[in-house]
Amino acid sequence: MEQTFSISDLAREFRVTPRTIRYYEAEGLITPGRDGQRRIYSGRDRVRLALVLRGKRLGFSLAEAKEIIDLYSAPQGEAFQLRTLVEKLDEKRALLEDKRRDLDGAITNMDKYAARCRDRLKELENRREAAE
Amino acid sequence: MEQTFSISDLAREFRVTPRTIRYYEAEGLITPGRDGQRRIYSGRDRVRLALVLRGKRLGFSLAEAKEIIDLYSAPQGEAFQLRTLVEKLDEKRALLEDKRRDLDGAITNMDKYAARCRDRLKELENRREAAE
DNA sequence: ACTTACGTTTACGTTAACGTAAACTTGATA
DNA sequence: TATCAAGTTTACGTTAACGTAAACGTAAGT
Repeated sequence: MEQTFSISDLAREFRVTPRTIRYYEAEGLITPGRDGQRRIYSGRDRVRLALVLRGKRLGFSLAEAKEIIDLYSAPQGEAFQLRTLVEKLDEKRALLEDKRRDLDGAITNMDKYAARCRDRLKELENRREAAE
Repeated sequence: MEQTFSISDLAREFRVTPRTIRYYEAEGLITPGRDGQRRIYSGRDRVRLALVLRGKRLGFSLAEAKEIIDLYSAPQGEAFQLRTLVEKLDEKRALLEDKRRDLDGAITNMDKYAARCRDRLKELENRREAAE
């Protein structure tokens, strides 16, 4: 049997509230099973939740995150389905590349600036030594 | 003289509305000059706007973006100021690293999945050939 | 039998980040 | 001089993504 999780298990692990997880379900991002009226989360559900939260950290809306994540559970029966799936994957992949360009730019920017600051700081400290 | 821009110049260039730019000003992210009551944006203002928008694309809130961007115009007069500036830069840099880890994970994930899809598609196409 | 912990649904409240409309100013142009 | 086009302020509206509170169910321990 595969491992299952309660809503507070996942809430604890991912540091979100149960409300958040239920909200994601209402938005169609996760679809846990039920034991009576209680939600039961499978390993797959847990992975999807992790993907949603990573998407959010990267600046995607829930709707965008859903579009991407749903590709991972798209049907792959016929060749036609597979072809359109691969197309959509390329499209989303391009979005991620754009983000990587942005991110690398931001990091490079900051590194150069920080380097200049450190240089300037060293110079100031050298002057202080020289003044002793 | 340095080049200046009107609000609609920047709105066009960055594909946002003037409302958005004014909102960023109200939130303290940009502080353009004035000619009478009209706003006049300098090259520096333009750069700040670009930084804000990049921050947003990377999933930062306006408040977070401001915290980062303000470091680039922090005072660097005394050694103490420079030391705390370098500290804060390191801190923000770590945030960007975290995001890069997330992003690289997402891309790697997707690439592996896309590769499997392409393999499966080729196999289907080979079978079709064999059936001719 | 009672409390405690954990879960549920329903529904209204909140915040960030703008959108939108109204009423006004101002410089350029026909 | 009238009428644009582009700008302004003020203020209310909207949407996503939850927070929060109420009222309730249920299984486990005491």
